[in-house]
Amino acid sequence: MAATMQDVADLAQVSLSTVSYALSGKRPVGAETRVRIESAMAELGFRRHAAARALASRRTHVLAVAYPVYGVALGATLNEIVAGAAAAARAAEYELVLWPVSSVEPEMLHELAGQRTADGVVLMEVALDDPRIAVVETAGLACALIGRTEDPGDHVWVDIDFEDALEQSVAHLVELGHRDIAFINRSQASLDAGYGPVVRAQRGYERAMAARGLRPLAVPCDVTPPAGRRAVQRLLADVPDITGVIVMNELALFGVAGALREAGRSVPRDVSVIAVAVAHEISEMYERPLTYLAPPGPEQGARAIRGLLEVLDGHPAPAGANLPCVLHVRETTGPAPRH
Amino acid sequence: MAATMQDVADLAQVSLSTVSYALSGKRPVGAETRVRIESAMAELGFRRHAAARALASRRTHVLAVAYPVYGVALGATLNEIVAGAAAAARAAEYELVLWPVSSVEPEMLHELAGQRTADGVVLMEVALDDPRIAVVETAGLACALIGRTEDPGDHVWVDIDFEDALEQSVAHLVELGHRDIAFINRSQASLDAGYGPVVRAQRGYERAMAARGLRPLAVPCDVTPPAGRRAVQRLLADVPDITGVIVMNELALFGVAGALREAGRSVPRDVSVIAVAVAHEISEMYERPLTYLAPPGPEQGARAIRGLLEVLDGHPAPAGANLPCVLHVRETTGPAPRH
DNA sequence: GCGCTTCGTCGAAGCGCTTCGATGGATCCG
DNA sequence: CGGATCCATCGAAGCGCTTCGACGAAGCGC
Repeated sequence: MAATMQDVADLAQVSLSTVSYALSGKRPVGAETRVRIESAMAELGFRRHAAARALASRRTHVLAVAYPVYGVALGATLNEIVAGAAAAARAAEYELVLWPVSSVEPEMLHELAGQRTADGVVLMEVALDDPRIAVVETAGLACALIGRTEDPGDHVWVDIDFEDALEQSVAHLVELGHRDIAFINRSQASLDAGYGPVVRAQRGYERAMAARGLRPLAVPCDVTPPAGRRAVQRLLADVPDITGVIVMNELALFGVAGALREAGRSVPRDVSVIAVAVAHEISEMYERPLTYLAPPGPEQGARAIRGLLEVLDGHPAPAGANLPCVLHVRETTGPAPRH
Repeated sequence: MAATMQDVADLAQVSLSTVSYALSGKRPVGAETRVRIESAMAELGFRRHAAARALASRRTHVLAVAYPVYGVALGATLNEIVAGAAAAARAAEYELVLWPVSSVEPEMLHELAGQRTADGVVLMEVALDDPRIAVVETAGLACALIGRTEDPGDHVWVDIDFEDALEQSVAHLVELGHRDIAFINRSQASLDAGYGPVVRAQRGYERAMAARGLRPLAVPCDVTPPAGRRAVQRLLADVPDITGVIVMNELALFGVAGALREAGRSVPRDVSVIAVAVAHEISEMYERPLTYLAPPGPEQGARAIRGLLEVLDGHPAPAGANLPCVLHVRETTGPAPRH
């Protein structure tokens, strides 16, 4: 079977503990000895047995991401975060695993966390009052939030600055001369529930418009292409002179294009479209190069992991981070049409 | 800190090993003793320490799914498989974790598998000649494939019967009177690479058409909405009397709708559209109730896990399974128009 | 050149669990 | 009613690693 540390020690003619120190660097090891150990490890194809290490060191060297697998249509945005987290974990010599959990029922999390198979957990899509946090902390694991609760306290959290994102969107369109700018947000239900991103985006939009003396026109919209299509149809019926549309709704986006085309509005000649918090990969699915605000996906993941590591090292949790989206101007926004 | 088995034993006034047997059921335990142990566990909130258990039993009781997080736009189809796998694992008292890996570079897998943090691995989106299999098996882990290699040998594999799916699609349209039926497949590149699903679907389509004396018209198409749009435009330009379109391309699907509408073809009055191997959740994003062949997602995941468990229990690997898609007739297919 | 620290190494004690062999009492059968 | 059998339980030996204390050999200052 697989080689153990004792096998390596025997082959290198040193004691077991010396091999351990060579690996961890917690005590100095002679240069020549180190070489012998390293070649012995290479020869035997040695890899530390994770369970044994975890048991002895009281550290699993594993971080988990609670990954919502139920009811997620688009994976790209989530996956950017995971990719960033995986890279950060690897850099710190931790493994990253994903725990497939339902975001609503925390039992599975309890199961996984209780067994202490990870040192810390990153919670994605955190709700205002998220029961998962208590589950993770009761199990004695560190916890980091992507998004944040009503009062994140001294938890590690990383969020997107949605207010700023809407400010950027409105500013971009206003610079181009637009004044009748609508905002297609996510669903009314999430707005009613007070879900952070949706509420803060709404507020950001309203402030940005008010600051410029413009009339806000926000419409909620379910997260599906047909809903996006209907939202635009309604919008054009109510306020025909709309020239700018801001969409923060990945799936509705795909309905928006069709509805505008059908209505005979050319993009960006008649109407400019800008997408908010849409992953680059999703933006590429649009029918033409889309002007969009890219979320800081990988950075979110990386920060969450680094925060977790800080806490695990006994340092105080770093302050929560509200990261900005980055505007990419492509071809769906242009000068406002003249009347 | 967290309670250990010794704490439970002390509280229940039995020996440590008796607690272990009560938990595992590997030896009988007196009814009364069992009650004492169980209430002690409840009182202390005891949960087995996974690492200790893994070390002692040489079994981690964890199964992993190699989860492609890079370059996946739509998560729903993958997630159905994961959800099925998670349920099957839980039923067998195994935990399921996802290993976020790139499907092209197997180094991460090597890292994860080498540490023996799982007993078996499910590989998703298996290529014809997949280097990951060797990585997993060299590490001494069991391995199950979703999809299959050129010659799956006696590996555990679970695949979708794409030939049957195309036969079903053609049959459905022909029953409705269609004769000019096009097939929008996935990319030319994957066809050239001989990627199983794409090749078998192509073959299935050609056979189904040939068997009915119909002229096949298959077009490759990149996996993006705009590509789907262009594919339909080209199709209509080349063969204007097309009345049926079969699409096995989740993202292109969204371009298809727009292109047909633009071309003034009404669905299903002028053209019927049927989607192949599209998850229910994705089908719901279509602008109207879509006729589609649902892939056996959860069943695939569950079979892969059960196969893995068989192998781990020392049984021979069950025969590979080629699972059928299930036709759901909704509103995008209808009788062929009369000339 | 004497005590000091520092370096490089070793041995041994666990980490929390599973599992094997042993033990002692109850049950069974001829 | 004595030996065989079964049931319920215990103690102890690890699983493969980390880490602590110990120890000889250098290297240091004065």
